Amino acid sequence: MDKTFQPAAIETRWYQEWEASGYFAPQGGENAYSIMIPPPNVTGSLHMGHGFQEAIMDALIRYHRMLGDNTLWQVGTDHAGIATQMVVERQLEAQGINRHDLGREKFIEKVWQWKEESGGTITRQLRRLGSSLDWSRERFTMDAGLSAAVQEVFIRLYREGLIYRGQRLVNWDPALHTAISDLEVISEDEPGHLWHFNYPLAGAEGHVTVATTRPETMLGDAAVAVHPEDERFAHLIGRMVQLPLCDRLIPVIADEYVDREFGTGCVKITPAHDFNDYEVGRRHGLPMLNIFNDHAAISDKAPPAYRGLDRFKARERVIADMTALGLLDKVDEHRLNVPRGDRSGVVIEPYLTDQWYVDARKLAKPAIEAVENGAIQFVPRQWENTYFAWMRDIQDWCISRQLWWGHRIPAWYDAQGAIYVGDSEAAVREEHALGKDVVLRQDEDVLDTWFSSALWTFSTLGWPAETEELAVFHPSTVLVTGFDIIFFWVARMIMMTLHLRQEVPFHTVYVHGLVRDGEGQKMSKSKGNVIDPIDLIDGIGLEELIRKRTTGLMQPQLAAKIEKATRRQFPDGIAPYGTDALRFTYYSLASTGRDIKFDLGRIEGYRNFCNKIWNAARYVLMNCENEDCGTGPGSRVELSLADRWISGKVQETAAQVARAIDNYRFDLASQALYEFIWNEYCDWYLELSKPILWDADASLDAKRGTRQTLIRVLEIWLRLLHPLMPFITEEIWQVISPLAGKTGPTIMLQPYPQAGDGDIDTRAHQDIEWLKAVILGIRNIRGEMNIPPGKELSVLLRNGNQTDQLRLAENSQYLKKLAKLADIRWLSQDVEAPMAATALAGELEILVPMAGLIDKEAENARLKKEIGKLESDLIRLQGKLSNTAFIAKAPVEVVAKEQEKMQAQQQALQTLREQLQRIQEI
RNA sequence: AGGACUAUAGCUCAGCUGGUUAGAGCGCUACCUUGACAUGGUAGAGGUCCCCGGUUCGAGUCCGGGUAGUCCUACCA
Repeated sequence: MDKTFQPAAIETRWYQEWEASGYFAPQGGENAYSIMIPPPNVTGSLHMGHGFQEAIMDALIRYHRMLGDNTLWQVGTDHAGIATQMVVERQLEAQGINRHDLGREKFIEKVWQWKEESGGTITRQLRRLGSSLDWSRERFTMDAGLSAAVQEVFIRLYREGLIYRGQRLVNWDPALHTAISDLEVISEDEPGHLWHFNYPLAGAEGHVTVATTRPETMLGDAAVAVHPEDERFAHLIGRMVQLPLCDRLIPVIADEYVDREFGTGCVKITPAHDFNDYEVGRRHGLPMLNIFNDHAAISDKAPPAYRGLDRFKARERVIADMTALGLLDKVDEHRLNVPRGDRSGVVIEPYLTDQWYVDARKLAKPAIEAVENGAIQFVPRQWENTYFAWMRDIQDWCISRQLWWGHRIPAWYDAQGAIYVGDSEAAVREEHALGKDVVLRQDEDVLDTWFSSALWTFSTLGWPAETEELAVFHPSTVLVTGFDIIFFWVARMIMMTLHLRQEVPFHTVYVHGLVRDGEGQKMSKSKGNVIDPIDLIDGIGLEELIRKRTTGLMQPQLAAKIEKATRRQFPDGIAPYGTDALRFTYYSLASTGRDIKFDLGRIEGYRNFCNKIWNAARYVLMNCENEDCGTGPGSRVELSLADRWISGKVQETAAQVARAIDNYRFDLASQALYEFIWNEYCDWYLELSKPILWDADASLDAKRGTRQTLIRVLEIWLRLLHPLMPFITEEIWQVISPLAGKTGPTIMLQPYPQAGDGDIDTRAHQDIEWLKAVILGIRNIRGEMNIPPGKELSVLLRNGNQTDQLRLAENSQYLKKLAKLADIRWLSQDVEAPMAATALAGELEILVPMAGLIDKEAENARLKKEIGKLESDLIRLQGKLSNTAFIAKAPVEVVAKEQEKMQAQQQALQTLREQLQRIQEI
């Protein structure tokens, strides 16, 4: 074994071995445990959020696999309609063509090509993380099977009246030329203006003044609205105004929607271009005048002067023309929320079109109940509120997209516009007995990507066929996901699955936080603060990192700033930390209900932890290889105090880890393992093994006992740790497991250690705590007195009870070795103590004689510090115990405990004071 | 506007159903190349638990009200 742990040397090798051996596939077992991976974009690449999420899922999967559950981690990718189509369109753009030049069929071919080309990236990266996904069942949302499921669902829901086609105002993306759902619109506060326009009254003097943030929409105005109880305008209701620039008359109407306080109290109503106005228009039977085309340029419905103008150009023109007419009253600065497409970034236009919708309200009801009655539980709980709030006010879901890449809608239209929904054109013709003379045209649109994602938990298992996999693995056990897709995905999965299968898609939803950078900023390409998890595993040079962060920017002018920040933050690039360290970092930060800031210091610490593990194993191997480890049958062993103690400790740790993982507290699991391995096993147990292994006088039974315990406990905690750190544990386990008498091809399929109380030796625990206290006392004196570490000391103990004396007799070997002592003896009470530095372990007094060693002033100061601490503590305790209310009302155990504490403190204080006095008398 | 979450050491975070001397890692200080490990060891410094009230014998922990930050949802043209 190398002196330092080299992750790169082992990770890929082990992953290939595991995969080739089929260990990731379900291994049978009574209890099924399944997780469906949130399918990443097939042409995407891994980011920190994936890394975090996969790490959590893999820990759960490996844990349950080792528990003997029939464990399936379903893998697959998503076709990601808009995102993928955009990438390919950009590629075409670089060649100076667009998708229409190619035509639909050729274009889709191109996209498939791109999928084949780049589709391996994300799956390769998932492998690098050690994710034990069942690759033999990999699925893609546009596979034949899944596509058939999508079509089946569409047809069923259509026939049940839960999918319908309708003309509504949708969120229109003028750059992508498609409708998008409410969820794909991001509204942000932006600076803008509020223009005040005067609309002249028809057939009379005077005017009404309306305020608008979007002057160009006035070309589509259908009315001016005032509040029905607004006295200022009551006399205008029912009258007509002259719509400037358009030569039309529009009515003044009364509607409660109007806020009297805002603007002028008069609102121009543009039913075809504003969601609120649309509702007002419907209430009042106003005409819906669509003044835009698909590109959001002015259409032929508007006056000729504006036709063909882009919406922003049209805005300038309208303002100029209104100003020229003297109808611009004033312009105010105004902040407003601007809706933008989450993909394209352009301003979204409310736009009147025919689209397909899912009647979400009906589907939502059982989905709400499933969470209310606990059939599905969110972890942490508070996300249920978010879910309820959205579900109880759910809007119909617009599922058609004017794209080419996706599941085409199985609907056909005849010349009259009648709709036929079915499996294929032939099926539709047959079903409706349509003659050859009837010309059918298939709907051009495809379905929202999330439509197929919503079926993910069961479509991947072979639905609509009732497969065995469905029977065994559905509902899945837990969904691991980020809160950002609760609405997009989680809610829709629940609705669809309940409706189509009358069962929940999963029992638990574990919602994790967002991974942010060290400053708490969201990681994004445009901010240039993205860290690629693979770069943390393999390392990356500074120049390469800068290149990655500054190429392909939407705003190239940011490159210099990004470069500067990167140079400052990573002056030496990023060191290679390995997968296990990265994963452990994720776990350590994965407490519930908060985002995580990714701190490089942390991963470095866990890289060191890997090295610690590595070297602990080296030590064990060094002492056990080719030695009698007492694993043979009938082998005689004698277990030392330390052996018995560490055997109990590892059991306690097993219990803690199991409880933590069962509660999705990976931070607590990782912490328990870290503390046990480093602070107990390495710091104490390995040190305590040395006096026995290196003692020529120690019995063979004792040596066997210690070797057996060294190897046995190591083997146990490797298994405990394996779900979190798969690679290093496998590498070491392969070498040491034979010494522990274990057989098996891989640690992956070994049983997960179960805590058993039988192994916990309370007496040994107390003895070791005593031992630690004495050693710490001596080390403290050594450290504070600046006694050279190499200097062997003679130490005296006194003032303890019989147990202390017994413990001294039993443990002097340990004490000598660990505290570097020449000698340690009991000093009887009647003998005058030499001048010495003193420490306390409970009542036991530890004396380090001063002769030639101890600086009087230093000891003076040290004692005073200790006394000061005790005194302030005592004051607090005395105050508490002299409070009659406390004595009367607190539980007796608490009072007794405090009293005991006070007595101990008083005794300690007295001892130290005496000691101080003697020091000062010298 | 409504809602959620967060506030604990210089930094990143634990602290479970109220009772410890409030913890860990990183960083910092001093000493140490001792035969697993300098990606190490030993010792140490460092906290008004955001503020104000309340409940309680007792509050970092529970309740109310603030302040600051993050986010979500819905939005006034």
